Amino acid sequence: PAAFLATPGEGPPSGTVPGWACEGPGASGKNRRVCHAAARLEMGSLWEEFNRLGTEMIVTKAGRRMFPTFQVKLSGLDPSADYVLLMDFVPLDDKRYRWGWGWGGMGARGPRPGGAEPPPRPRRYAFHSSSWLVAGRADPAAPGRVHFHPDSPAKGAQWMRQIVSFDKLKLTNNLLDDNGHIILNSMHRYQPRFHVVLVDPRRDSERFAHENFKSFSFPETQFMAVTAYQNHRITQLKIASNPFAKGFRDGEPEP
Amino acid sequence: PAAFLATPGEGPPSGTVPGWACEGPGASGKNRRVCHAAARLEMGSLWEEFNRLGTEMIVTKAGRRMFPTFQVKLSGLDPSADYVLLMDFVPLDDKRYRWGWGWGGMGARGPRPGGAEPPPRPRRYAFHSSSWLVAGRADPAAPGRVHFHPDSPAKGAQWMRQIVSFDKLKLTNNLLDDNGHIILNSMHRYQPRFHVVLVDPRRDSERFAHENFKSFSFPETQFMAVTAYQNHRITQLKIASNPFAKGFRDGEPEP
DNA sequence: CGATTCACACCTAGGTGACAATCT
DNA sequence: AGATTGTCACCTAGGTGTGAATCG
Repeated sequence: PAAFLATPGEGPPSGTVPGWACEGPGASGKNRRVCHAAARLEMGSLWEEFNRLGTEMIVTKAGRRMFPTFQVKLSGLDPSADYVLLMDFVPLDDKRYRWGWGWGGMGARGPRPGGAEPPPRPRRYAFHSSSWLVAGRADPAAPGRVHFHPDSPAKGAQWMRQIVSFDKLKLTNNLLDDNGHIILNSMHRYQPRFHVVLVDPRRDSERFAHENFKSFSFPETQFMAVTAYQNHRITQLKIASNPFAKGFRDGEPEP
Repeated sequence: PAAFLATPGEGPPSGTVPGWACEGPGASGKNRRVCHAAARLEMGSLWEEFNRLGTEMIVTKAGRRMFPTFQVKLSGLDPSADYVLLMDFVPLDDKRYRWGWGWGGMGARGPRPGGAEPPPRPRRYAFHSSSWLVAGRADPAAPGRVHFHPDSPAKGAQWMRQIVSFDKLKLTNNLLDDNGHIILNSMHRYQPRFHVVLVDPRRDSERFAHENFKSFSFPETQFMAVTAYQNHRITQLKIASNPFAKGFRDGEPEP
């Protein structure tokens, strides 16, 4: 799909709003069966907690799931129409990064602009002052794959019935992957993107393709692809919040 | 669906046979997109091995999977048409059974006709001479539920691509079950039945419902529903062939 | 007394980060 | 030296029959 980004969290609130004309930014020229579509990101506070530290996602040759899992609650679909749900991943910039020492003061969140090397720092400060640094221009873009939700296609009523979870989606750094996984470049930043596509029963529906889908990007889900965790705080938060990593927890404060 | 039983293993062999007229027993009056459908039972030799001993399937309150799992290889579908696949279970008679001593000579397979009590036997013969005896008329029939294959609906091409497995299907004896499981009466005999239903895009498609499906019954998959295994040979064969029961195996002769 | 239920040990199947080894 | 790979112990999640307890 073309790179149209709807404004997440904006637009009509949850639930269909009868009589609404599909106008305003991102809605014009859309089929009436998709223009009212709304998506609410689940586990938003967890995503934000990761995002404050600078989310990292592991990529492996065999494919690794995301954590947190990308899941949304949908509303505003036509209950009796067929939809395909899918995800893709957009490079956030054309840079390559590395984890290392910096001048401090900026925190771990955004990457520091510019690419000059910082001076070495006393060892005792190394941990807290480490951050993501630009290491050059991006590597050649990986094959731009998409991941279809395995329940696709399905009726709007079915998609809205419960939370839609993309827990089968896996990330890989293997450019020759033939398992259908999403291929990403390690040490590059990405923005997950979610698409609702109306299955158009009309003949020549290709000619209406541009108006038959609606896309959602949630900034708090952006991440750095890595082959091994760099920020130790990210590791600790993953261990604390991912049930499959329970084996690495120390004391258990509260359920 | 109505109780039409196709002859399993008969009809056109694997693969679509272009130009075939849909005639002969079980094919007349059927839509041309279903009349060529053929289903081959997978793991046939395992099913037959169980059937020779008298297959038993456990039913529990929470729901129990079948073993062997009912799986088929489909052919003869229209690759571009939509189909729904489903299963139901037909009582094989209107009798209730119990496991106990018999006169011997008949083997463990079929239930003994008549209901008179056999005389007691020496203890050392009890095991080999036990068999299923009629214990009276059937209990009131359980709610007649069906199990839709979770991938339904899907294109004929998708269904024919690989083996279709009903491993999510569960059997229960709880008449008030609200998990959508198949409800069966314990100590009653059943015949699993498999249905291929064409999704008819025509309006008023209900009026064509009788010609839009084709059904398959494989006699070697019939079984007795039980809450605990009665025939010790069945228990041993389950343990020997079900990977999840590996913990109960003694010596491992061969892979 | 036969039929059913339940907690349990023991599996399959697969998702974690740690860590040592290896690659570039 | 930094990035990547592969193996591993340790989890989650859930499918087995067992055998004691309970039901009717």
